[in-house]
Amino acid sequence: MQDLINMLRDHKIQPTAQRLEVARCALASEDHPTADEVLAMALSRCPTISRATVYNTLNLLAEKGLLVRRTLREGVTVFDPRLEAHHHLIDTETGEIHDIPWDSVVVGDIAEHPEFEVLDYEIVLRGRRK
Amino acid sequence: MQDLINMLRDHKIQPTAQRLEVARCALASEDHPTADEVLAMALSRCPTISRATVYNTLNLLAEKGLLVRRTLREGVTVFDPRLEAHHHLIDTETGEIHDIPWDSVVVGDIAEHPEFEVLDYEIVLRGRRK
DNA sequence: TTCCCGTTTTAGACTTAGTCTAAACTCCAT
DNA sequence: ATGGAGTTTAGACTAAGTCTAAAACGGGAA
Ligand SMILES: [Mn+2]
Ligand SMILES: [Mn+2]
Ligand SMILES: [Zn+2]
Ligand SMILES: [Zn+2]
Repeated sequence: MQDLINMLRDHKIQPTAQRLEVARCALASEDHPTADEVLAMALSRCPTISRATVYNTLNLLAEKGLLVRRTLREGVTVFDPRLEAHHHLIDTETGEIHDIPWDSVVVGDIAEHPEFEVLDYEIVLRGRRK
Repeated sequence: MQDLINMLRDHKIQPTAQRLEVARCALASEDHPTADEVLAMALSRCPTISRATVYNTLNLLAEKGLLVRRTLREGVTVFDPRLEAHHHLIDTETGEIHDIPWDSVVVGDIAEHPEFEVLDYEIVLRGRRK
């Protein structure tokens, strides 16, 4: 709790009750939640929190570098508390998004593109649990 | 033109004027258009075509294997007439999506995941024109 | 040819993800 | 205590996409 407050302060975010609750839900999450999923989680502990605040806070956390916005599901943005580079596997049956360690895949010289300066990349896999 | 008609017939799609126009726009496109972008293109030659028809037709073409739906831009689905495996680079300045040939990147044994059966994957790069 | 009936198209209602607005609330500094 | 910047809120608004139900189309059968 105090850790969370300090983490927000360190990133120049005023730690309000609503922001702490959104941060708690999103930063602890393993499963790349959408904003409305975070809202549903947050409502149980913070019953008057509004949709606007959840969207605002998630966008603020992303802007301040505590979360990454990702485009992995059709039509919605998901939020990812894991900041270090990694890949994603989307379960074709359940839709769940799983993290794949960066080092578990060897990729050749991808930055060596003649036409573009490659700033960053990731692999998106699709599959199902064995 | 006759080619397009035959292509639709081969895929059990009745070639109507509207479908031919949507197919012409989407299949010829190099730039991964959204449904509303296809609608805008189609309207110039087929001024009464409706949004519903464009969405229906794009989804039909995807279902029949003439197009691939892709999740590459936040909040919208784009349609890709290029059926063979390839990667994508998103220009961080313009948002344009560029195709990257499959063979231009060497990826190690990605199918060898202990927990999942990997059905398919692609690399999403971000960068900007040199 | 004309007619018929299944297929297709259409406008617009509806849904969902997300942003914006403006009023109300909070809470720290004076 | 009071003021004011910062925050939260409900609800309006927008944009992507689906659905509905009526109208239009069109390829055979007669
Ligand atoms: Mn569009
Ligand atoms: Mn949207
Ligand atoms: Zn992740
Ligand atoms: Zn492509």
